[in-house]
Amino acid sequence: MSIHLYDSATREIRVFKPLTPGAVSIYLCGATVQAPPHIGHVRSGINFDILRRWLTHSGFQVTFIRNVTDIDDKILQNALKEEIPWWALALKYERVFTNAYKELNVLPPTYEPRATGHITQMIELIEKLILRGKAYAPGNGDVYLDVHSLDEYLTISKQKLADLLVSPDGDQSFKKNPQDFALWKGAKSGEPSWPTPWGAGRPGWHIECSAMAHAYLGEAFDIHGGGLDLVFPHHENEIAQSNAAGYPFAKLWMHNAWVTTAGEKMSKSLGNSLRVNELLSKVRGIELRWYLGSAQYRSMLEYSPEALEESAAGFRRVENFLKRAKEIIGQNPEIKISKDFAAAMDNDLAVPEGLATIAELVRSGNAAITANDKKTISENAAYVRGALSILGCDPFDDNWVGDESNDLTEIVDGLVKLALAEREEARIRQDWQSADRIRDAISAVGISIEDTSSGPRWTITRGENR
RNA sequence: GGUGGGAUGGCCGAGAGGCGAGGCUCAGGACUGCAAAUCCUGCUACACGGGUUCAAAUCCCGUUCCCACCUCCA
Repeated sequence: MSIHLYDSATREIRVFKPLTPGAVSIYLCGATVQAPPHIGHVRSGINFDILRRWLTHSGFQVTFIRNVTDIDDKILQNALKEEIPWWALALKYERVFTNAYKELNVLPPTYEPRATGHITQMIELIEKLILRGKAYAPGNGDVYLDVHSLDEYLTISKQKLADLLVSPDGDQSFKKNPQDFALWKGAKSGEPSWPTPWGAGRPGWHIECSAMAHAYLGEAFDIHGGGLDLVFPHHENEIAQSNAAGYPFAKLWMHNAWVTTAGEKMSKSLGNSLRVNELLSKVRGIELRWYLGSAQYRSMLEYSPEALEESAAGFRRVENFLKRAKEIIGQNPEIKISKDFAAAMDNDLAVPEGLATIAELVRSGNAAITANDKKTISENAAYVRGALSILGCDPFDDNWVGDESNDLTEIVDGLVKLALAEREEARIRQDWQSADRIRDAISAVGISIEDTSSGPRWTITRGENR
């Protein structure tokens, strides 16, 4: 059994073999911290978090780098709008992102480098590129990569240089060729800048990732990830810069698809993006994560409020089984990975197929609860919990347990039991009216009552819209 | 113009030549004082037109429609 992954570069699924046996190095293009995250951003984080958890489970030592881009055109623009310094804006949104990742149980990366902390590495890389005759500084403070000097270009988007539409930004007077792209941008007045051999300026968009991947993962590493929209130009240009410097760079490219609404990509410019915070007021973090992680990472995920609610309800069914299993076996279920789930994950992270195995375990597990078959209950619960732990949705994970305000649970339990005792008395009298009145009163505050063979059981429902 | 992705039952969503993924909804049943939860049964779909094959949702040819990238994007 071995992990198979789809490589965007070769466009085929291949057996994954790391450069160093037993270890995997991953670089994921993280956020440009210019605004709060929408669910598309965190889908990427979740997809690669699942990859990371699966690789770790499979016995690999994973080094996971996810950068923060904290200097860029939009950051400068938005800082002007918000009337705060650009660095304050960047840090503000970096914290919002960090918080969103935490609320969705996305593990912190091994290291999370910021672009502005690696100016030195970028300058070194650019100098190397100039020395090798792959880049040029025309004297206006900019430095461009000479794409015609490359042995190869556009290898993963499979486009031809001549077919590209020329960007309409006009400012091409210093370029040898319109397709050349900026490694470094000369400072305009009022903009932040760093001193360089070519004058004061700031980084181009792509150079940071080449520099940071090199700094933390070396000249070659296993997996480079990001959203599908980064294939061109961002990743092509990263490859161009790194290869031109003599680095083999990434061995495998993985790209997650988007979250769409009404068939259209969620994007800032369209204004149809859904903020993470917005949705966290509708469903719990664990439910949002379950939803965003439920589609295969290369499939578009079509968002609708109904789809989210349906998915959340589906998760609650799974969660409910685990909690009932815990009550019966008297402790948290073990964490085990079933063969079927493993086979699904090994197949390019086929989460939907994995979900089907969970559904079957929950169904037969519930039947086992009815039959009071403890062996099957604990076995199924262990496999379900194992699968959920890979998906980052294990309800017994410390990250989520805080959600439950556990310290209050016992107090509530005492109160609810008082009321239930009264209801039981009414039921013995066959005074259904009183019994139902008590049940209705309890459910009105967001606690639902189920009569089971072993007596009444209560759970917090939080109402429809939380 | 170039490069990709897609169209699957009421809905969501997998699969990728034969053996009905799965979920949700709905209908019926079991359990229940009634609910809720749970279980059981039912609902034979793959954009369109050709073709290949013993066999096609899956392969080939053609057509229609949708989305995206080539400017900032996860």
